[in-house]
Amino acid sequence: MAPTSETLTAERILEATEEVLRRHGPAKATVVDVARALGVSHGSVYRHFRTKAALREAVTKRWLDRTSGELSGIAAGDGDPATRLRDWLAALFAAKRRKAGADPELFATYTVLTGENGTAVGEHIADLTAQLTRIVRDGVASGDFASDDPQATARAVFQATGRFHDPCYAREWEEPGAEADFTAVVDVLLRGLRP
Amino acid sequence: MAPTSETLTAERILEATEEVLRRHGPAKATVVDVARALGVSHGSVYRHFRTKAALREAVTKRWLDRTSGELSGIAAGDGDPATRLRDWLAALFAAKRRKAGADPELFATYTVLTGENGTAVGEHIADLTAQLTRIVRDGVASGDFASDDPQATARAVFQATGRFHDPCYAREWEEPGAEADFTAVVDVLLRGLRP
DNA sequence: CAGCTGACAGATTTCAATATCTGTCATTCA
DNA sequence: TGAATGACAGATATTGAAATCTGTCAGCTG
Repeated sequence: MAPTSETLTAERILEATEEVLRRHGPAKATVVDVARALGVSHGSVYRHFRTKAALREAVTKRWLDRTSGELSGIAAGDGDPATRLRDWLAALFAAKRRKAGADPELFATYTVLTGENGTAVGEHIADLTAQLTRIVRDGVASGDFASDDPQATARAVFQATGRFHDPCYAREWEEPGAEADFTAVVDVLLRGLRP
Repeated sequence: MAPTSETLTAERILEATEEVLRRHGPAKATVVDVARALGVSHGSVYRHFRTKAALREAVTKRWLDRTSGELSGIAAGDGDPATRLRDWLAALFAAKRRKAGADPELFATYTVLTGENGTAVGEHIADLTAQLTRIVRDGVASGDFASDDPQATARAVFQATGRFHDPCYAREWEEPGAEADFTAVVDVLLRGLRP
């Protein structure tokens, strides 16, 4: 790639890294590749990220944060909590399924990255669970839900729907019954939240 | 191994294969190893199993059937359906966690084998879901549960508890909060089954 | 002087030659 | 005669030498 004259920022390195990961996949994407794509020496990349692992973690975090952002709007809404919970879970499922279906290789790449970075994933899950907790709390306040520990309940809802957002089930998201399975699980969960 | 004088049966081959898998792991266990362990030529093994894949599938099926058997007693019981459902799920979780904790390498071996054999796993899941369906049906009959499609409900319960029996979550079964997480999910599900 | 370079040591990956394995089958053995 | 053998072809796995990569740092450059 032609050396760009703009100053080298962490942001530009992250963008180039995403591109390299998209092109070469997680196994063959090297720091040297990233530097080459930016037209700089690989030593310069190490000025912004202490290690290759740190660089990959930063890319992972960016990607996960984008997903969280897509959902936060629904969680912060002010409609009927039951509908909001259902919409939120459906949006999470739809987003994951769309990404996995649209570009399976890229999705596989990010699945590898998330596997490497327990910490970033843990924070992402904490973030999503916090969004769910907000919905559950609103529901308890309005009398739509019963729960003596909204945080634990939110966690349970998140874990119970794992099959519809955890990458390890990605293969099954395109199968015929997936939508019906999702509805069946969410129906039982919503009934279980009634006072 | 010393050549045993007994006649060579599929059963003896399966036992030897399990032993070889236990010793060498899934990647390095070969048909030649199995034949050596039995003191026969590898051609003899091919008289009983058409391919290496068929042999591994038979071993997988045996292992999965053993797990199903452990649970069928609970499903066939005649106590309170809600308790039975809780006990059945707890027994499944306990069995999986015990196997994964007692011999992680062997568990990893069988995780690889199940990954290879979608068919055997599918049948195993169908078997477990049938056991669950029986409990749900009993509950509907006795008025303890509400469901207009016990089979779909059983499937939903099985999928919602995936985190506590699916091998891809094995790492997390030993973490401190696992038991509490399990209880929280099962509580919501059982509440969701009430009429 | 702040930011970048490129040479370097040790770790990791690639690649091609070599060895082993899978699955078949004509032959042997009891 | 029916079960077992072992040699064989093609596929797969192992190995070790060569190439590449990671992470550091002394020195260059604008």
